[in-house]
Amino acid sequence: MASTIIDVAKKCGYSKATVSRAYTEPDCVSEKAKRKIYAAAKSLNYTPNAIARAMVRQRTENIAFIIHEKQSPAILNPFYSPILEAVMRESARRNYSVFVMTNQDVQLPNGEVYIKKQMDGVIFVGEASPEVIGRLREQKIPVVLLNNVLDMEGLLCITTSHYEGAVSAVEHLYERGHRRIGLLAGRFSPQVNEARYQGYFDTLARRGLEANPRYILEIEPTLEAGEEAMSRLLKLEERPTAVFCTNDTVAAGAMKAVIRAGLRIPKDMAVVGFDDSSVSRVVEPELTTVRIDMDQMGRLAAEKLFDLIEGNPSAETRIEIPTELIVRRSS
Amino acid sequence: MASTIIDVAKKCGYSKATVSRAYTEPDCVSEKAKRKIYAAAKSLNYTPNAIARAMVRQRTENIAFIIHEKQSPAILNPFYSPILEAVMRESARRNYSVFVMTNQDVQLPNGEVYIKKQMDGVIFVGEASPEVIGRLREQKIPVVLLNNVLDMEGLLCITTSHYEGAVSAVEHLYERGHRRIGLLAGRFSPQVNEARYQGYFDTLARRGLEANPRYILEIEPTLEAGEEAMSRLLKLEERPTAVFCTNDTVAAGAMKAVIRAGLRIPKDMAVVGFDDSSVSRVVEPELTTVRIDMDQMGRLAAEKLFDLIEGNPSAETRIEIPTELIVRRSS
DNA sequence: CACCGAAATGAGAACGTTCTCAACAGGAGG
DNA sequence: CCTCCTGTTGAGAACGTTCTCATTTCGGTG
Repeated sequence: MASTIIDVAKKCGYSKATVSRAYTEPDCVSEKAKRKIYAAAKSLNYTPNAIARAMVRQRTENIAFIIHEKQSPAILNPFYSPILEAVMRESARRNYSVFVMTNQDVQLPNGEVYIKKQMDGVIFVGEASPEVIGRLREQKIPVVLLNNVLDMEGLLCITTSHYEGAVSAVEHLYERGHRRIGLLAGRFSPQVNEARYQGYFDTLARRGLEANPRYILEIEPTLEAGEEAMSRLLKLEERPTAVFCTNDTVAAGAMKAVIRAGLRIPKDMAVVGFDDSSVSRVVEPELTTVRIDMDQMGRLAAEKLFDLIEGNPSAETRIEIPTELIVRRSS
Repeated sequence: MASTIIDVAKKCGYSKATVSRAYTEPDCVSEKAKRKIYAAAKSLNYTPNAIARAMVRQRTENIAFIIHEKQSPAILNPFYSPILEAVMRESARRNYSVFVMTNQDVQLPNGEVYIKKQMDGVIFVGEASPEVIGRLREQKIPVVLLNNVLDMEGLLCITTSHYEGAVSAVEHLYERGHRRIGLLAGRFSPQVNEARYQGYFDTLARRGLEANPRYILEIEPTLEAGEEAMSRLLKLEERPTAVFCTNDTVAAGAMKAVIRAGLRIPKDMAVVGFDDSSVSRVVEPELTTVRIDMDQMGRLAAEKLFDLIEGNPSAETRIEIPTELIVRRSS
């Protein structure tokens, strides 16, 4: 029912080629023609059909933002939202649209890879299957991996300095005089876990402190798990005086346990988080945390993806965005 | 470069029509043919081209989820995330993909409406321009409006019972013995504001309480604004003993001000929020709030939209999802 | 006024599917 | 053995653009 370029062409007396040009390369069309064409288009309520355009151009100007389903209870947790937001902003600037998908949208129940839609590029964030990525790249679809590292020829991975971030957090606690420092480690991807874990360990070691295995709990990265873990720490006969949590949500849960136990933060227990997600400012006292610049991550991922789409492969295959310790009142 | 249906047809010796059928209506193709076709497809790495399919079918199996840019500082705030999640889940079930967009993606800087992409349907959430909706519907694209009401012929609007929710919140505070009840009203769309506002007023009136204008503050719906507003309330010589906040984020901000002032929640100041967003469980004590079933909202919006797309218009034009008061420890 | 080059326009193939319609194969029934 | 019906298959148009190449128009120059 919608009017097509041919209707417009008929109405204004030009050929469809010229009408097409009026939209895609207006400089090559005379003023007179443009006036007539736009007028005709307006009266016919014409909008160029993106599908037909994509068909011939072999380019949809769509990208996909793919999150792994198991990433978190809520698909769009406070961590990924700002990243998606940055990706959307950057995409809008470049006239791209973005699909938000789960790994499931790209993988059949039987495990087979199946890419439903044509897209010019894909950003995976967090966990991602090498098989899916491989399949995508076989089809010459550019891929950028965010917040994760996979060893694939020429695959651009953007991460943050998890290790250095953890070091700065623990160092900070040490400097504030803490000697019994716990670790609530959320379960993320192996890379992330190991790096943050190692940062904690190395810092203790460098400061001549012994890591107390009873102070170290590996848990799901949820509010509830953080709360539960902290209550366990609080029950120890010699409890830690500070904990480093590997994300803000866990830290918020930990704070709740402390407050419920009638203890003071940071006097009785200092808490440091990781991410600087929106959660860190919701809690009272506000959370000291290791800031990840999610806006930059998202923007960079989008930029690099667009470069790839436009055929400008970047030489670099790893980008590590520095973290920054944000000291607030919880420590 | 990617292989097409013709390559597969050549390789397996069947016509492209039969190959096409093997994917779209497998029941009409013999077992032998299917075996050969799938084998050929696999060896050629063939995937049906969604663009070409959309071209002839006049159907993309894409929908758009459009949020107004000014809705909040973060595009994907804790309120909209669960809704989007539900929409995505429902879409996946029906084999649709979802674009996440801003109003800007659909509106030129000069205010003109411009729908970049072909989509089978659109869900607007929150603020939405009647002009854009009108334009979409002119083009026979089904639209569902979420969390807002617009008076347009046959437009399906899904909202929650803001009024009843507000009543239940204030009623609850009254029953707990509060007589000086403040209102921190975030600025949302007129409908929402008015309904929640009115619920507050009517309840006070019904209970024979006088609304004290000094207890009523209209503010931006942000954490900071909530905090700032509460500190103002705390400075009053006769301060309220409870506040009803028209969203959880504002409530969280208010709680922070209370705690900072060294007062106790709920003993010195009870706080009730609205939404039951993720924030309500992050704060300590956990927030009493009016629950909106966002999962149901999202699911319903998607379901109704798919019905419309499939040509089954629903008779109803307004759906109001009931709220539920969730009593936690902040009141 | 003829000529030239540049700018503007037009004709028509191509993009990769689906779908309609027709043709064909093969088995059942007379 | 012929006819009819059903289940499979194939040919080719159609979907709405863009893009290449050829043609026309036009303004300026000698």
